[in-house]
Amino acid sequence: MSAQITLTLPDGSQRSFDAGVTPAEVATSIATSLGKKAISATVDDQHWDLQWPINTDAAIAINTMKDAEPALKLIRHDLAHIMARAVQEIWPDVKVTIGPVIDNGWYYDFDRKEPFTPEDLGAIEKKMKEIINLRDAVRTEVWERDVAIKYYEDRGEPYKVELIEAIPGDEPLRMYWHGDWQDLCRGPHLQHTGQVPADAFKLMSVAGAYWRGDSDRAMLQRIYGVAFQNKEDLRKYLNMLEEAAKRDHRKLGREMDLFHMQEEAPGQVFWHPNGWTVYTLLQDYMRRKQRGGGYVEVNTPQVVDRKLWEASGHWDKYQENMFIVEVDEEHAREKAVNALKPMNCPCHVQIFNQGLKSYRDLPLRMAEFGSCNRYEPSGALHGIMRVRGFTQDDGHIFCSEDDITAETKKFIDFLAEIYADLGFTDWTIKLSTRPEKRIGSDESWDRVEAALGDACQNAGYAYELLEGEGAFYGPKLEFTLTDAIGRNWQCGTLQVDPNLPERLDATFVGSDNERHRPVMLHRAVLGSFERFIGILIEEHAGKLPFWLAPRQVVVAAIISDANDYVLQKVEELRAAGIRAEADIRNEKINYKVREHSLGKVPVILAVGAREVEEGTVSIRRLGEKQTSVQSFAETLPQLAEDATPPDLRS
RNA sequence: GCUGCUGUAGCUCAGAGGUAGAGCACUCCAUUGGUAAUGGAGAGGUCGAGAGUUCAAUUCUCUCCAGCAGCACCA
Repeated sequence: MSAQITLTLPDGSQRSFDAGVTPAEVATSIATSLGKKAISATVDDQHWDLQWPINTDAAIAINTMKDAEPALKLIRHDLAHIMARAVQEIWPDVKVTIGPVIDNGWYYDFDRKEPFTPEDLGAIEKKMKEIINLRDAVRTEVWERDVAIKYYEDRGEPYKVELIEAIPGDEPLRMYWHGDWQDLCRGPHLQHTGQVPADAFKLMSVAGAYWRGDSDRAMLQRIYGVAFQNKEDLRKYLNMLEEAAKRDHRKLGREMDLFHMQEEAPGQVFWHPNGWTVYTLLQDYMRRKQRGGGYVEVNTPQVVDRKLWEASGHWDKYQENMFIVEVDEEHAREKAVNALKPMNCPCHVQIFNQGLKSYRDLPLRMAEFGSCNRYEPSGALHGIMRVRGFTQDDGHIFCSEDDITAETKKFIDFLAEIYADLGFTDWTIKLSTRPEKRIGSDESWDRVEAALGDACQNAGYAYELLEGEGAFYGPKLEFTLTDAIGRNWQCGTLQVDPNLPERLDATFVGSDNERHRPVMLHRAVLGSFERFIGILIEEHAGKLPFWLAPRQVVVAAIISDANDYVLQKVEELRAAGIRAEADIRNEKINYKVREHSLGKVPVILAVGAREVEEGTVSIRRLGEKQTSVQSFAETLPQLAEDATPPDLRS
């Protein structure tokens, strides 16, 4: 007689079963209909396949499609398998690799000589729907390693063999079948393919991806798909993507006449008057904040001799990302090899090293709006978010190791205030810890990592841990913001660096009258003006806060008899510090309103015969349909108030 | 850098082995119009760059450059 186990259901009731009972059997024992509707179980908080036996007492909940989280996970995961099966049914010689669930969907990596075309995607999608309609049962078994390896070797699936070899020896290998199609997989999966909604998924794109994420290995073809519980959710998602495309900073940058880029200067920005207005406003704001935050501002050279880069270690570790500047042999009076600075830190140490510093000078917070050039890989460039020429709101805090926590907390608060001023509430902190290749003792890493973690907690912010992602010289905090389609961008950062002061021999005299080595905190709030403005545009869909809008007000004449009044009001607005323009073109007001609305001008003041007569303006704010008429004398101070940067408001 | 796709007027795009087209924008003319496109006319292109095939290339082939998506990179 087999042993009995007790399972506790979500309502608290307990039932006794033979050990080895499966959730499928449990579900059917509760109700036949539940047995059919079941998709998986949650057993002691673990996501559990309906076919996996349960051998010990446990809490169990049967999941159905009403349980969104497991449902989505299973739908997407089963679709990954169904897609791989479809691909191999159409092209039997394609090799399969891995296919995980990701946000909104899944991907699967294939090895195939010929590229998948958009038409192929259509064919695969069609085949997938056929497979779903077959309602093939999903079956699972645990296999012995050597059997599994032999199986895949015989089938000519080298990637699967490699995957199995990488799985720790004591871990059971699980196989899944969707119909006759087999894949190595941890599971869990659905009961049968028919449980996948056939109308709520879509194959999105094909792209290259390295096997095991290693650029030295084979380039595979990755097909991305998205899937939801129903057609409506899919439609909403696709709609959201369309809306997001309208917020793309590259598109808005052109439409709002902010900047452009061109072939002759890849990865570098031509700022137009409108864009440069935003840039300088942001810089002015940051300059005020930094002064208030206890920073001194400096400026350092662009072109610096390789000797300094050799000393700092950049020549060794970063050279392939640097623009090297060599003067033509014939014209050179001296044989100097220079590089455009990719970072400001070595130059800041040079300033620190001028004159003897005392512990009384620390912490010394040195800031620079530092123009940097980095030869970024061509494939990494992206609008103004990832560029080769950019300006950081850089800063270096020279302090002692004991100051790290306090300085970090101070910095996080500083950054949070600025992000809030600029309209960001949704940002995350990531703490990257010691990588495999590193310098410094483990004790030192322990201390410094703890200092950063403590600082986050003291400041009241949760952080995500990125183990092993730190710089070789020290751990770092990354502050990331999200673009229109959900891609994360690192903007702010704080990195602890005991290495550079060592290499460039920075010292200060302590209270003990001995020389000591300062620690350097590299830090940036915006990261770079370029990236941050890109994010700012996407976050606000181009409708920048009034104080940052390049053109704040357009005064538009409805009839040409109002032109003089318009010009006069524009003068008065400008005198009050408001960026105002007149529109006295020979066009209808409809035309003007449309054009300036598309140009994201926050306020349009329309003026016709009545307004001239009464000394009023008709105000229309961006995004609002209705207008209101009020006296210009009242309007001006209101607009002036709105135009005040957040840090200067009373 | 890698894989795939793309590059035609300022913008968005159509087109075909026989040296190019639309809409918007631009210029001019008419229109003075009340809150998201007034009408008409005109001008505007080495079809990303270079080479090859061809009687003929913007179209086909190759190389390069740039952009897009993803991967890798982002000390």
